[in-house]
Amino acid sequence: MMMRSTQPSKDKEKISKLERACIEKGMKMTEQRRVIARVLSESTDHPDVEEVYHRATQYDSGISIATVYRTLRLFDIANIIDRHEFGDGRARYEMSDQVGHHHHLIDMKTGQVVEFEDEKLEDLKARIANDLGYKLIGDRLDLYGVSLEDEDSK
Amino acid sequence: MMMRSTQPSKDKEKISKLERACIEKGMKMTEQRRVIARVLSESTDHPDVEEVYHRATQYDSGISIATVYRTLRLFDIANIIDRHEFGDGRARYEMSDQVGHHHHLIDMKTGQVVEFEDEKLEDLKARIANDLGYKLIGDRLDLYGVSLEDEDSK
DNA sequence: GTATGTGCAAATGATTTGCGTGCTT
DNA sequence: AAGCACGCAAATCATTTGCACATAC
Repeated sequence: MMMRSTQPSKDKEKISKLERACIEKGMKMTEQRRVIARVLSESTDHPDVEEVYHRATQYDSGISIATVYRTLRLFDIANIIDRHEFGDGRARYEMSDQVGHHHHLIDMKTGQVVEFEDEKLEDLKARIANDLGYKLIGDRLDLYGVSLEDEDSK
Repeated sequence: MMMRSTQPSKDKEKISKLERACIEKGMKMTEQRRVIARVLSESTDHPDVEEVYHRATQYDSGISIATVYRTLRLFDIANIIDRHEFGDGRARYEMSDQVGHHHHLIDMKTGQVVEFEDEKLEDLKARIANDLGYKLIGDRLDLYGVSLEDEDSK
């Protein structure tokens, strides 16, 4: 099981979205960075470091987990990926939104993560920050909930 | 610098809000738990474990940091305090809201934390969760911003 | 060629836990 | 009296880093 390609899927040779972003930022592109960029570009979930390492291993079996840590931090600082902490101790990553801005709802029973986007919410956050005398630069919002079905059946 | 009493401040002997909450939950009350409960009841900021430990030390110099960790976790699970992670590696704590629900805006230049509450925001979060098929149980929202003054002067 | 990245293993830093003893109910 | 809670120090877990070698530009 390894189906996480969003794109037409035989682009083994194509430059991934994230690799392109790296190049635009002028990063020195190593094989390892290319692989990690590809892994994240192809992921539609929120893998933790260990999982990114595991997936990267399939393209480059010699890659070190230290490099994965270093590269994820680099990408995070460069703002091309987002780091999350959903409550379990480790950090999880995903490619940054190309457009718009999404948040997460975590199913408290299953741990499943649902993504959502809401323009009213974006406006409201900016307005709140502004009212407090701040320009909103970043934010994090995680909702935790239980499925209405589960709830009903109780 | 050690000014964190919100109440009339000579209630050394009074039962703190959090101690009362503990009692209501049927917890076994030890001197250490009483002290930690008092420290958090008197705090108006978001101390990390080390700081709670430091403040607790002034009431009970023999308290162990392991106990502080254990007690904070206990209180967190019992829902009488809230745990936060504002980006620096360590967890920060504060007494849970008695009424309403507030969030935080972190000043990216100074690290200062501003609290705010917004009813529209509460409604919107609940509505979003509901639209996704979930009942909202909990949530975390942190805004990161820079002061409009600092911004202007650039 | 030179600065920078990588692998490995050891170091860190926050938090947790096993154990023997002490305190709360 | 019996069961937790505590203090202490050792253990864990995720993440970082020093060092010698390899690689991108």
